[in-house]
Amino acid sequence: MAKAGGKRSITPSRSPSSAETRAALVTGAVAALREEGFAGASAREIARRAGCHQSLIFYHFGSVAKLHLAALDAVSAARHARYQAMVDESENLGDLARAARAVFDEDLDQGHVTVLVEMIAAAQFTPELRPEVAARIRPWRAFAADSVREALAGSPAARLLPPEEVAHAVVALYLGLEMLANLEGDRAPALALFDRAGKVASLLDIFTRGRKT
Amino acid sequence: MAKAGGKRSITPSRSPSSAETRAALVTGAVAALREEGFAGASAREIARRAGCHQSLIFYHFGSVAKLHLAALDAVSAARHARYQAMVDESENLGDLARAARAVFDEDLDQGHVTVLVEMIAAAQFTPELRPEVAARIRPWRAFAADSVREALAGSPAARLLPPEEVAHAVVALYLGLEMLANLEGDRAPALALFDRAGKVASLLDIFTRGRKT
DNA sequence: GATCGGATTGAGCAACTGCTCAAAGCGTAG
DNA sequence: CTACGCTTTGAGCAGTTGCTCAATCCGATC
Repeated sequence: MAKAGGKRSITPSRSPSSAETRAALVTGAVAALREEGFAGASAREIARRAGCHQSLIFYHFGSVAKLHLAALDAVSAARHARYQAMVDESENLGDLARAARAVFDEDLDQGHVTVLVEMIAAAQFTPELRPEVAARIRPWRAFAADSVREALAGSPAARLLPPEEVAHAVVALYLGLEMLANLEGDRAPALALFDRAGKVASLLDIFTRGRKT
Repeated sequence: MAKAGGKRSITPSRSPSSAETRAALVTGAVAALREEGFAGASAREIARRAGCHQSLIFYHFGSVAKLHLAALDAVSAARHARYQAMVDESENLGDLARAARAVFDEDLDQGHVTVLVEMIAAAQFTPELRPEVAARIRPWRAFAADSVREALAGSPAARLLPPEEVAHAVVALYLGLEMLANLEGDRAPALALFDRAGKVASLLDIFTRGRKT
């Protein structure tokens, strides 16, 4: 995209299609992880989706594992913006629950959480992958904790429910719900749960009204 | 084990070591799934752990996938007894939460839930495996629903929390917590959550006291 | 036009996979 | 002791995997 006319003696500039190839490979990796799972996201499969030769994966990323991590980063970045907006636009717990339901629906449609789950499941038994994946999941817990802390501020439930603990539960629940929904091919139970959470949240909002925002 | 002296003309009796070999293979499959994950639970790896030739897997089970399912069944059966006892011995929600914490600890130690998670994650992208695994997870949801229904009987929270929805959340949460605990190599956040649930449950027990048992 | 260097390709290797099949082992019935 | 049949084995096949490496392409520099 951006054609930077850089230094000429050493690496005179990025060759034209380098960045584009990298991007195509990451996109292909995300698609492969989402549609074929970790086991199906092989170098050749990713390259096929990216429309290039599989050797490029090792040239640009060094190994398929590193490309997998890059795909995880890409998905994380893409979803972070969406989650942040969801939290920012919610003025009370009821809003948040309703927004979360919509976002969960999106995540299931686009298979983004599937990429997370596949990478987490695979990382358990891949020693050199586990710390990398763990480091990429941890920020989600921190983000959730911040969101919960903000959302619960002034609520009578705040004392009984520490944000860190709730956040941990929320992340675990989100992953688990996604697994069950994909396994059964039925997201209705999960959506019903979000609706239920909305009702409980609205109840809490009544007690909280006037304290915040 | 049981030497049945059956019909002699056709399949005169089960040959001595047939049942034992099957059992050894199932045990090996469970161990392989737990310690090496789904990707590592190959025919040769399972056979190595069972101390026999890999061809026996195909002779006795027809395919590795069917052995994987048999391993899933074995784990399910083994845990069902434990969960049932946990529910039976709990007289109120506080008891149940405390028992659940202990059982979660056991599950993590013995890696039983890991087998579940691995099979679920793999089944997502293995068309012929998905319905089989789904059919084996569904009973857990039903069991959880029954337990929640019984535990919540007479509680003021019962109206706000339908057993089926709570059960779905509990199963999803259990799977998610196990994934996060294994990923981080730290079960403390999950255990803290069980403790928190115990406190909330004891609070509910106060309102319920005298209505049940 | 010649040269240079990063980007790209094709071919191939060693290891692994699920699975098949003919041959062998071996306890039991006759 | 022989013969039968379930059980077990060894060898092997076709396919896939991650990855390497020499050879090429191609745009930018001289």
